[in-house]
Amino acid sequence: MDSPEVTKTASTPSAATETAAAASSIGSPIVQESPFSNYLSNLSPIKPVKNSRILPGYADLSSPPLVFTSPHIVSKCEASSLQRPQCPQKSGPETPKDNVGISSVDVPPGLEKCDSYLSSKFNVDSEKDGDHSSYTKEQHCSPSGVVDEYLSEPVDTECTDCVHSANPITETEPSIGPRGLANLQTIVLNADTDKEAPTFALPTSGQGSSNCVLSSDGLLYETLSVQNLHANEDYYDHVEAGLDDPGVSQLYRGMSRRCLQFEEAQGIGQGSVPAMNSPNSSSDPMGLRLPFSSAGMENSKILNPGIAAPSGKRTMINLTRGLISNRSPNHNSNARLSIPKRSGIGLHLNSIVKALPMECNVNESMKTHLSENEKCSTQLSNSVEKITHAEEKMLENQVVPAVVSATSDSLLTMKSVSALQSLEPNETPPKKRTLSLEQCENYNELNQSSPKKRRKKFTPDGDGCKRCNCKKTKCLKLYCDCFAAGIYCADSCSCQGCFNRPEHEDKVLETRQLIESRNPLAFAPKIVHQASGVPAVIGEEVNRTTPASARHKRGCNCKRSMCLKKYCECYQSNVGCSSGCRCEGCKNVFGRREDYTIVEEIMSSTTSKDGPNDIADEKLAGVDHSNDLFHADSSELESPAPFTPQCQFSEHGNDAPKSGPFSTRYLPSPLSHMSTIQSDSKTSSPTQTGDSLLAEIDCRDMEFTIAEMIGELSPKLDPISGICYLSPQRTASSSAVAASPSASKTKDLSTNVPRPQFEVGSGGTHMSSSIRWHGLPVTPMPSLGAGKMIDDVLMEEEDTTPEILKEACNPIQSVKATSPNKKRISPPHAHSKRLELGSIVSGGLKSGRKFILKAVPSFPPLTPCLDSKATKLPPTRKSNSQQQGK
DNA sequence: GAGTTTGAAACT
DNA sequence: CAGTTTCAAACTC
Repeated sequence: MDSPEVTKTASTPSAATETAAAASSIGSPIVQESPFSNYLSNLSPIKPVKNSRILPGYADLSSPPLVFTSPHIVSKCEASSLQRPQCPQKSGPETPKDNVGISSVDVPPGLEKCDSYLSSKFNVDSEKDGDHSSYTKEQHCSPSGVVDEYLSEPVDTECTDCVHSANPITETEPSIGPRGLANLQTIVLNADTDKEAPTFALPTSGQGSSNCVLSSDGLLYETLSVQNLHANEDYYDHVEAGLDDPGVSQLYRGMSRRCLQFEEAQGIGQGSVPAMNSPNSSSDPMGLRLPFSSAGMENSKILNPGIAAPSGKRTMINLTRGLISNRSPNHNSNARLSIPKRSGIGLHLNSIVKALPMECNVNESMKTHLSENEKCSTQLSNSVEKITHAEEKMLENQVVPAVVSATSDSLLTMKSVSALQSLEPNETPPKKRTLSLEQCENYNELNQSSPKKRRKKFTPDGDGCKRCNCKKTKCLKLYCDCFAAGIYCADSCSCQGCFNRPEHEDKVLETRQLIESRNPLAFAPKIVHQASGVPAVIGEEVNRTTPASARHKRGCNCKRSMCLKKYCECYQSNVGCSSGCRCEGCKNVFGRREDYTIVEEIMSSTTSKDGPNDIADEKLAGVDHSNDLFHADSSELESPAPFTPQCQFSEHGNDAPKSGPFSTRYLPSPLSHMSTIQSDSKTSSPTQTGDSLLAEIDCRDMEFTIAEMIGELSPKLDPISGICYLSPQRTASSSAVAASPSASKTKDLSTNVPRPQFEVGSGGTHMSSSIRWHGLPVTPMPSLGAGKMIDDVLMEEEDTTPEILKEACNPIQSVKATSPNKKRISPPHAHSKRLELGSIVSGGLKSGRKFILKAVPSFPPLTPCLDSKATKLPPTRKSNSQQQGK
């Protein structure tokens, strides 16, 4: 906890060792254990972990549903984010050599859910550049399946053992593609597999050791050996360089801020990191400002005692020091600083990126390696490039639905780097360490709050740095962007009576804990990256900047801004709205809610038999069919109704209330149905972010599933099949709606955006329509429909993403786990059970995925989902009523 | 720069 | 859990 001490540790080699020891506690095998070191480790905020294992804390963290419920798989997709021009990419100089091998890990289907699987290795030869960069992809499915866990899981860097071995780019699991699951990419830098060369393995995968741990916070903790540090440093350097580049978006800077205080360290930024930064920080390129670990201080403590500890400043400072120390010759080669990348809430994303660098193991080699760092950096960049290319291919070929949780973000950062390169090779081919757009975005958010150094929100301010202007909250509430971001307010802030300063660290921490106690996710990064190989949601086309994958965890609740103004958190973050949003009349340029998009389709296609609601109309109007999803399938879209049939079940009875309208096979206005669906999706999505994430992750899958479901199912309304199929959906939708406790859901339902429901009976659903759905990349829909579908019916891909998916998918669980958002986790992949529709599986599915509806006993008993639905139904009514009331 | 609007956060 | 209030940012003028 004691940050100051941490600094000590960092500074001294011994400290490094100590830190390593601490890390060992985490799970680093290598860590030296000496009482002293242990002591130090305890003191030092920074825990040296060679191999960060999943911290127990993590498990805990993960466990909490609210925390990252849905692990988003880090998707390469983010690579899509690459788009973000903003993110400065480091280019060239760094690119070069690739001693470091980066491996992208494919996330196994399960992983997708879990998402956090990133295994990456960083093996860098301090002495020599890692000549060998092995580039391997591993897919880990976190067996645990719980995304949260994944998230929470710290990454062990050391585990070279882990999957990645020398094999240069290898994908352990090609499977990703088929499922469309996002592949988690992990960059492995293997210069040479040093003994200590850390590797990231996702523990969750069950494969075993993972070096990287994802914290519930979504932070990726990595333990790096000194060598790694070098690599990281290089990485950061590159990043910084990128920042320096005019081209680099402020966002990027912002990211850097939080993650690293490059400015100070390198002076890239302004370097002034007022309160937060310790004097030392200036020198530290790595200096992080992590006043808080978002998710958990706890986690951080666990994972990174040092970081977590005390005050953000200290931690920041400590980290920086640690880095410095690393560089300093003094560092013991052995000693490692494992700086867990804390994902403080705000930091998450940043943390990822930073984490890598942060996690430097301080080795003497580090010293020597400092020079090497450059090499490493170049190597890394090279490796990254490689990776990115590979990933690009992967992505292109495969849709990676995986959603990246906040933690994933970190992972993403890793990936993103590669992805970015891969994705935007053209744009910034050289920059290897470029961050993905998503990352950037995330950073932005995070940065926004980041106080001094770079809060870089992308604000109109030239800097993009934002500063708070709190007057009454003393900057101790989430109203304060700085506080919310887990950073101290900067001098530049205009806040009054600010307590969010290092001097009030205690108070800040206390407050923070209180808030977290109420809402564990309060400080979690708001934006989750979904793996998006796929163009995410409808809006994505529009999304220029944001990777489709990125989504706001909680979603927005905009009523009047149409999600076209910064009032909208989604929009502000440059991310599209998702099923988790309860916005009305969403026109988010970065991606409208699935529901809306769906609605649009419906509207367009059907031309609204029933006059869509005004809102709906507006939405429709707003939505251009050209947009994304529909575009793709424009022809299909036109087709009358993409309606999915709803099954009318006994469950309906449950649903009935809601469904009242729903009950009708076709809702008078499809839109209304749609709305319901959306709501469902939203509602259904377990509030837990993780879940939601999962749901999102699977969006495509969902699409497919839905399409399949619809197409196949609808036609097959057979009592049996039909029931099964439908029941789940309907129930899901209806139930979901009803179930969705969140008022927001109700809002959604009631209102403005009516969403079409799928009714089986209506028969309206045409195979084609279903197909369309398939085609539709729309995340929302898929999520909705899919989510519902999934929930209700267990749809599994043939591939199986087993447990994780199941878990995630577990409708009940997901549903039960009510995350604040109540997002439903769509187990798109959930494979576990399929009711085979027999032929149902539509070969036509884009993905080629086959979902078998495992017996969804259509009825209540079946899947928890169904049950949940039934149970939930009542609520939906309420919600509806409420909405109506509104 | 002041005032209004907006939606999240906090409170009840 | 839902509704209301408070808050600060975003926006408008």
